[in-house]
Amino acid sequence: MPTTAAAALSDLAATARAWPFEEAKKLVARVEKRGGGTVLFETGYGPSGLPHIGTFGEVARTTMVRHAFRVLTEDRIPTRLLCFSDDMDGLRKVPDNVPNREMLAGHLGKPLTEVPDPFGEHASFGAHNNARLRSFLDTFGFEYEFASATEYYRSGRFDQTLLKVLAAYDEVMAIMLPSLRAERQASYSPFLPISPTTGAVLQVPLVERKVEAGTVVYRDPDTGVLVEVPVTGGHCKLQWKPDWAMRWAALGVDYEMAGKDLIDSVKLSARICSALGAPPPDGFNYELFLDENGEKISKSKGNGLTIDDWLAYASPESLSLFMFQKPRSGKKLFFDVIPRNVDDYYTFLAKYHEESPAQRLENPVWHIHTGTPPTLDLPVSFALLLNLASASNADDRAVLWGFLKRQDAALSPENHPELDRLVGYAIRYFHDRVAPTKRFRVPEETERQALAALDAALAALPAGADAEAIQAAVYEVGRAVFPDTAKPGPDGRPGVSLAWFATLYQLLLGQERGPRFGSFAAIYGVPETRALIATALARTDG
RNA sequence: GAGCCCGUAGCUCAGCCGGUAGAGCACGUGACUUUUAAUCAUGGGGUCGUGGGUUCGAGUCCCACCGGGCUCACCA
Repeated sequence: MPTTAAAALSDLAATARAWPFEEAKKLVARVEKRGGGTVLFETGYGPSGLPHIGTFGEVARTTMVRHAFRVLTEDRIPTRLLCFSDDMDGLRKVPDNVPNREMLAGHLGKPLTEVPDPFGEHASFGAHNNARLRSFLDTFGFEYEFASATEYYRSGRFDQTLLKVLAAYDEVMAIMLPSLRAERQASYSPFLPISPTTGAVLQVPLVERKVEAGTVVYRDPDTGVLVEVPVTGGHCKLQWKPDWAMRWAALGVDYEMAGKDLIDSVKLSARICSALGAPPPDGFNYELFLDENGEKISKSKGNGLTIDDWLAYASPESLSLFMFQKPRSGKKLFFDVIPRNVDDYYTFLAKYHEESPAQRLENPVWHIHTGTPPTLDLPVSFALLLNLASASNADDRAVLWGFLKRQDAALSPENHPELDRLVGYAIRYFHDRVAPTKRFRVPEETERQALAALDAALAALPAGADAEAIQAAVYEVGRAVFPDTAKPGPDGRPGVSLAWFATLYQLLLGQERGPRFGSFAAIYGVPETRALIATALARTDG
């Protein structure tokens, strides 16, 4: 029998089926086989771009595996998560979204850490992007260690393994060449010398390799002279796939995941890693994030949803849920999936606290909150808030809160900050996504008269008129313009046709349906409602 | 050419270690509100892509096939 809470949890984790546990179990077997030591998780970045939704996904998922591993092993085996920035990569092209582009154009080909920061804030463009990456990760509270390729190369930390690559050159080439086209095969070299004269990362064929001296010789593309540089100390960088393999071998990386588009690359790098005498890391290939049409989301295409989009309309936790769910299946990432993930998150959260310990380990919120999900109950769903925001034309929190308080007077932003947070998201969602799609009809002549009459009736109401009084005024006007004799009112006078209310919502809110009008006007404000009427009256054809 | 994912209600999807099919939305009906949103209750609707196999029993495991789609094969 387990004697501690940690031991009990570990026992449960041993049979847990959630995917982070499956991954963690692979790692336990790996560590047992090699007899202990720290387990190193890695995620890597090409720092020429800014952090994006895939960056978040990779760190979030890796963190889930790491946490599962720690629980499984009762934290007896140290773990680290290294976020490795390939900032020594050469600047290939000038990004569109930065200032000082002509200045950058003069530094093409140089390592990013040698390119001046176009924003003028950091020591280099690479440093700038690294800072962006770190503050991005810090926003979410990830626990990680940052690593800079430039620093690692220059410090000599990679030297020993770089020399191994030089020694195993033929083997590395034998692995790489079959994967390349004929014309690329002719020029390919795993080593990319950094030009001592221009500072550029050179993609040149090697003329000679001197394993004993630890150097390579190439012909300078500008001058044609032979140049000899050490492969160590940051004088050479490696091509991507050998670089990945060298890093795994040098640092002893145990786990790294990658997208499905990198399957072949991972295989090649793993073979190179083995050739360097180190076991390649475990990990798995997650499915790509797809747009609405099922195509890969790419920054250059600009399709799909960005992380800023998501975080503008929903919480990081809901995004974590998205990342947790079925990482091996294709996932469409577009606007419509946001509300569902928000509501699913709260549903899982509510369920969590009623579940058995074993069930909890299968619950996404356990993984999202590294074992300690908060206790929260949400009186209404996010979907409802979105409906309400749309129906009530909510452009500030007070309007939405007005409707919420009608439902439950005890609710307030003060005693339910989480709900208030969602209210904010709902309003933004409405404002950005729903409001622009609204189609306001131009009023016809009789409708103009009715609106004018309604405006006058509202103006005549005493200040602070309640919902019932406003509703009565609406009826009075409607009775004159849109009578419905077949449907008498409670006092026997003619009723009011549905058309009147439909007209109001079409003209004032740009939609077919809406909330009870008196209640709406009372909460929305009589002057504000009159402003809506004025706007509607101002619309004309053409 | 290689690899991967998917095929379950009208739509989007969930179905955990195999045990008589579920949710949301949509739709129907009803309650409440003198109309409308919301809310609540309730109902209909599926030969689980096809064909085999394992099994007392298969949406679930195995094999084959069909269909839809993506990714890689220049660079990262």
